[in-house]
Amino acid sequence: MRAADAVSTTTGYLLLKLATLAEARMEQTLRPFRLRGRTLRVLAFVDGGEVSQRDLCRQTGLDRTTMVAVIDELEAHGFVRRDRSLSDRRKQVISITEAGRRTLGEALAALRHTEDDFLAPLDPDGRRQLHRLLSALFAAHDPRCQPDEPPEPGER
Amino acid sequence: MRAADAVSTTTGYLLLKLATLAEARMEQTLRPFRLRGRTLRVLAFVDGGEVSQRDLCRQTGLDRTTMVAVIDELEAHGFVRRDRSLSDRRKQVISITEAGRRTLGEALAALRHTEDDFLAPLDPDGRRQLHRLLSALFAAHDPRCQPDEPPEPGER
DNA sequence: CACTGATCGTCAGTTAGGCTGACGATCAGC
DNA sequence: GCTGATCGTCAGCCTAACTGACGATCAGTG
Repeated sequence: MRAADAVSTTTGYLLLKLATLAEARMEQTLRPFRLRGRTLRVLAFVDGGEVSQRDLCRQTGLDRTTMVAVIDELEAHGFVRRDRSLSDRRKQVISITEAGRRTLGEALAALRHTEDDFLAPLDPDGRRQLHRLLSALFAAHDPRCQPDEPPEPGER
Repeated sequence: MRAADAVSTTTGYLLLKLATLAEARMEQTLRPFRLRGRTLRVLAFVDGGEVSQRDLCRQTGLDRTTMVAVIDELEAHGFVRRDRSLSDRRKQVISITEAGRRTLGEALAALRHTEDDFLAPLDPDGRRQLHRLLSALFAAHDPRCQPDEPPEPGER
């Protein structure tokens, strides 16, 4: 077996390539809605209720300065509103607008359709299997539910 | 179900996140070998025999100017050699060096180890299933074996 | 009350990645 | 010998993302 094939048939490489392909389709699907992967994701979190930008950073893992740009973009399209918090005037209260909620719903529906399309080559059972396996693997690697050993006293 | 969860539990999102995690580990594994994902991949193709940079572009899908940088990097570390082709003096003949071949072998072995580690949360059967499903999905979406409809006469 | 340290959002500046366009050198066909 | 195409190279641009600094604000202290 050639070395090039040894790389190309790796599970990790397949994962990477498929993710790239899927991402491109997702971005393409979102374009008509004036959304991108990250902005949709943030918008979905805003839909949960009023939050500060800092909250969104913690929830999405995005950088604080990147979040400024994402909110700017969402605000420019009228999907969210920025208001100073009354209780803590350092914070911005981000809330979803009616247009934002509607667009979010439509975008999610379109995204589901695109994903179905992308997974169509697999039979329904295969799709379930894939989702199950990816979920299990993700849960095992997700830093938020890392089964980290009890912190040692001398550790920093 | 909250909109945020509707996004996070998507197969496409899981794919993307897992690919990101896997890629980070791969890059980390390759660092001691002075290789990166792309450079390793190119090196693997060079190992197949003497090729021109253009050939490598076609095989890997990288841009021609990006390839210059990749070869530069590989050459700087002594993994490949650049020679003018005798039959076509426009072309550079890229050939792997002894150090390149040795490093490639070691890096591939390390990569296999990292991947096993990454997939460890799944049982052996689950790992096989995952690889099978990803392979099938990739084959269906790979542009190189696209089952494109016969080109219509009036099409451009 | 003033003072100190921390937090939040913002912006400027830097870095890295990749691409476009142009170039010289070379080839193939006429 | 011309003409058009190909190969590798480089300069320049664009995007994404992060670092560091900043003003505004808060909480806690004396």
